[in-house]
Amino acid sequence: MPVGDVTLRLNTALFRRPGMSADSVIKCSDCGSRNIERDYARGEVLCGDCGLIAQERLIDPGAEWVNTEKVERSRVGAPMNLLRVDKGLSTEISGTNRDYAGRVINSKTRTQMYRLKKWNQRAKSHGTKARNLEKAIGELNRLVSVIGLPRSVADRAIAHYRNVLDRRLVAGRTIDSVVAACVYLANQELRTARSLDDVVRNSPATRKQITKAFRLIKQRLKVRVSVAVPEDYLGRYCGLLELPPMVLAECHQIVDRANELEIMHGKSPTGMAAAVVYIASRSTDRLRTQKEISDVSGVTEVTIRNRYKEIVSALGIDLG
DNA sequence: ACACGTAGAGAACTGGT
DNA sequence: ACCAGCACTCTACGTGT
Repeated sequence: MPVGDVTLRLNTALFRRPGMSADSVIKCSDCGSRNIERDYARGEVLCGDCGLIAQERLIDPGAEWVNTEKVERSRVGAPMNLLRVDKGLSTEISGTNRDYAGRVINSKTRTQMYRLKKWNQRAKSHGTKARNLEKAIGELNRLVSVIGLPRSVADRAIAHYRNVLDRRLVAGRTIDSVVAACVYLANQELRTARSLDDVVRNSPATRKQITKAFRLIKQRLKVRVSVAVPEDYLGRYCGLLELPPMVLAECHQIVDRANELEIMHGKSPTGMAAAVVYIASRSTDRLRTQKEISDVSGVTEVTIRNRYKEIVSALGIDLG
């Protein structure tokens, strides 16, 4: 029996479970909205109102147009997922002794299944490269999730990691540090406003390891990222502090004026952004304390104080 | 509880060797 | 690769409102 045949049958038989259908999610578990969207390209079911991702690795019930052979135009699995070693396209064989409908599988079939599972596993993680990638992707998924970065950043980061692995740049460095560097790089490229501190805090690798790997990867992969500016962080900080759009607008005005006077050269963009949010929150009577802003930004109160004093005196702002 | 100011420590960058 | 010098940010205080 050709291997492709086995894959097809196992996929269609073992993935399905009793009562499961593509339309099983009809209400958002978070906000209760019925405005549910299905994004088959990304394999996600998400709420059209609050954006909550309700289900990942959605199986597309539509025709499988990639498979253009006349034999069978049906779906053969979940959409591609770069976050998995095999890009999500391989077969997983369950270890239980029951089939999709809960019926007990007879011993002969079970023995056959066991052998298939064993070979499937061996075929999946062959070689040190695949094992390295497997470990890296696990860590990458964890890191991206604790930092709260979107899927797009994870996709980008893993693409970088595969590249780095292909160029044999991981050798001599810890997987964790290279993963952290890739995540940080993707974050910078996509301007998702996480500071190096956010990455360092949540990675098992040391700051030194991460920055070293980061510089190397950026250079070798020839990735060009523009330097972080305070504007990148304003939206995120205001959002976390539940400040209305008018405060954000005020922040941007202050930053624009400060940029004109060039008073922030050499200062950290996060410190600047945190200070600007503080000033804007005060001037618009939506006060957030230095402590609150420090907590969401990771910038200390002292730095917020120093920056905000500088900005206020340079721009002649009167906070009363 | 919050804001403010200060001192010393530490991390990061730069330029020199 | 190491070092010194530098500007910046941090921790840990005490003080003021």
